[in-house]
Amino acid sequence: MAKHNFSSKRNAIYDMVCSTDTHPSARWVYEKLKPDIPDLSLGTVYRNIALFKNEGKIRVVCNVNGEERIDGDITPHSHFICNKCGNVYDICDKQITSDFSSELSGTGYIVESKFILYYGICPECSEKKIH
Amino acid sequence: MAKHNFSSKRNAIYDMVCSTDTHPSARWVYEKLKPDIPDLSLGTVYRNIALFKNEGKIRVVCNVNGEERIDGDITPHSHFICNKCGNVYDICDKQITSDFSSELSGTGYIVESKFILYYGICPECSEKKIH
DNA sequence: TTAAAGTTGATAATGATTACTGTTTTTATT
DNA sequence: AATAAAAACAGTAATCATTATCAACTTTAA
Repeated sequence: MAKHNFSSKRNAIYDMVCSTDTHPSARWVYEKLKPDIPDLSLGTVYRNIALFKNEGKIRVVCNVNGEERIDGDITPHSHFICNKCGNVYDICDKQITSDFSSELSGTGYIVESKFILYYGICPECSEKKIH
Repeated sequence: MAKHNFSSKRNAIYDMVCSTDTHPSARWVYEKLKPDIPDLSLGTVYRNIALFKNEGKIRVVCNVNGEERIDGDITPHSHFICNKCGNVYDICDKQITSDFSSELSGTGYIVESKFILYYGICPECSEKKIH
């Protein structure tokens, strides 16, 4: 892996990803940072997110309406995606442990990561009862 | 839901999706059918796949290299996605049952579907040992 | 300080998916 | 069968997320 220089924008992008529980898209991160960093470019956000992925510092959760959603929390946990509003929520799920590698042992598949996704209607949307 | 007329192309698309275990992309289905149906258009494949999704006749499995992969088998089962070749495999997994609705009961989340995805290296790719 | 290496903004390019439009096919009704 | 309304289609253009390019700017190590 290549060596990286210090970059204040890279730090700001990583901090933004880690300090939210919205499981943001690249564009969301860009729009949140833009007011404070007016010369930030969307390409820089994409470039650095790709970097974090390669380094294993963040993970991809899912794709909602064509947008990739990421998570700065790489500890084992599941996610709930609302079919109405598209919000992504953390689910503390005992089914996921770091020891998933044994689950497919003997099958020839080498498991590197495991994801559990629930899809449905989130509490907010079911209260609204918009049909 | 709107009423649909008979369409031989729609039938061919659905049959192709159901008769393969490759978890195909829209383009894959198009390229498989094109030799036999020379006047088939890619837009028609996308349009009908969207229809099948709305009807619940197929499901979306994941997104590999920017391409959505679908499955004509909607019975509960998990999937393994190879990080090298991008192939998607069926996993018969006892963790998934049709009764996942109770798992998040009392949390306010209404679960409509549940997916387990394993990512790693498939048997073929680990044999090849290409670095 | 300086030069090599890394980073960036702006912009163009790519590629999957969707929208549009005039034509063709299907269906329901004579 | 003839026909008119509805649905489906091919072909193409448009959209939109993401990636690539490149000249200018920063960081680093000496």
